[in-house]
Amino acid sequence: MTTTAPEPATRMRSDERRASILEAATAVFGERGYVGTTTDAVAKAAGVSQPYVVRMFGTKEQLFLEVLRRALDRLLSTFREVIARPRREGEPEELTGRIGLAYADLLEDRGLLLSLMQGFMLGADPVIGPAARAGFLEVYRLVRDEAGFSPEVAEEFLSGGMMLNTLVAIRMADDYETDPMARELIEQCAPHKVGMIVKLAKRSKA
Amino acid sequence: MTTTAPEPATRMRSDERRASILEAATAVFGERGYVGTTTDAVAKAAGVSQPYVVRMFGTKEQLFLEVLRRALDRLLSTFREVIARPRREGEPEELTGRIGLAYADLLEDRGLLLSLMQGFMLGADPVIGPAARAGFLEVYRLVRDEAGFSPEVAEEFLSGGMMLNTLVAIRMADDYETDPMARELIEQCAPHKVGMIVKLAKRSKA
DNA sequence: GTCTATACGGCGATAGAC
DNA sequence: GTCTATCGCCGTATAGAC
Repeated sequence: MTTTAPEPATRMRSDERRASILEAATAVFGERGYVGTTTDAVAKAAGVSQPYVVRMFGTKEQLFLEVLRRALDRLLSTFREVIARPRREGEPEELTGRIGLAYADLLEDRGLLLSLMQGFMLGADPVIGPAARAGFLEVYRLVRDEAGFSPEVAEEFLSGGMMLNTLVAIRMADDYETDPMARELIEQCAPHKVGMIVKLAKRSKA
Repeated sequence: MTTTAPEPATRMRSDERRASILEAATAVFGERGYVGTTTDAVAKAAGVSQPYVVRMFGTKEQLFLEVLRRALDRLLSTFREVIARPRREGEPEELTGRIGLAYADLLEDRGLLLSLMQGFMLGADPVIGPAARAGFLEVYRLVRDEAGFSPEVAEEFLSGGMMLNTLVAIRMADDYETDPMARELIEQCAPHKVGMIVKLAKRSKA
């Protein structure tokens, strides 16, 4: 995680700054979870001061809610794009496969899927819990109604997604080279994305 | 969550006290996550003083590691028991189905599956991360070698488990009566366990 | 738009009595 | 075996200058 020191940040338009803080926050929340993330760590990652982060978003809770909203919006629009466009060369026949690939591609967006997953773990929180449930149901509704998946297919699809999230969160790729079981598991869960997952693991070790 | 006041706890043998604190800790960690849990909340749930919890387990981190170990041991022994014994009346034909049911039954053990899941989310933690990965791989190894599942079946099985964990963590059952989508999703993911999941949700609302 | 300084509360851990 | 008291750190949030 980038933890560069906050040298007097060059002036930026408020909305640009907002966007860059949100991006940094997504990475940090994804890695450390909601409670484990300090507003100071977000600030450092974004290259601004801690009070400025709070000033801009009100509270840490509000910041996390915005991170969730942004992550969800990107997920939903990515899915919709795949549904709308014709199948490309080399892509799987089935829509499940194509959306599945698009989902895994979202891993490249630092902390995006992990932040969502961290949100899912906060069901007991009186504020974040309801937002997380609503978000999850937005995704379910999309794959049911817009992608046209049956309940069975939708369940299978989402299960695979939760599995992928879990493997990334637990950093299973750290054991990819040393443990054959870890390797088999990763290759089974994300056959087309092994290279990327292992690369991401190495990136975050540094 | 039980948050009874710590009236001068009646004297207990050290190992009994240990067990009851571990049980309480499992419930609290499962609900609030590792970072979100205070040793004081665990102490209150167990009916002892906060320093006593720390005294007995050394650090909060050690306590969580013991919670994980205990949860994992119960999970593994439950699976082994199902594998060893003959199929009972009314159970599914397939071993996947029987182990799946046993897995869902573990939900009754307060916070057990959730604590594991909370551990899985801590892959970036230098101490808990490795323990969580090793634990996950113990489960994978069991379903592969002892249950005899193929990589494909094992992956499917574990994916279903991660999905169930996620639905419980996010408290999807809170929306069971009010949102038809939530209802459909829960019924699809845990067809035999809907009653239990909804009951657990009501229990934790109180 | 962005920072420095700081108040304030909470939490993990230690000391030590009973 | 268990408690009370308490220390010291850290993290969020506020005040206010530039």
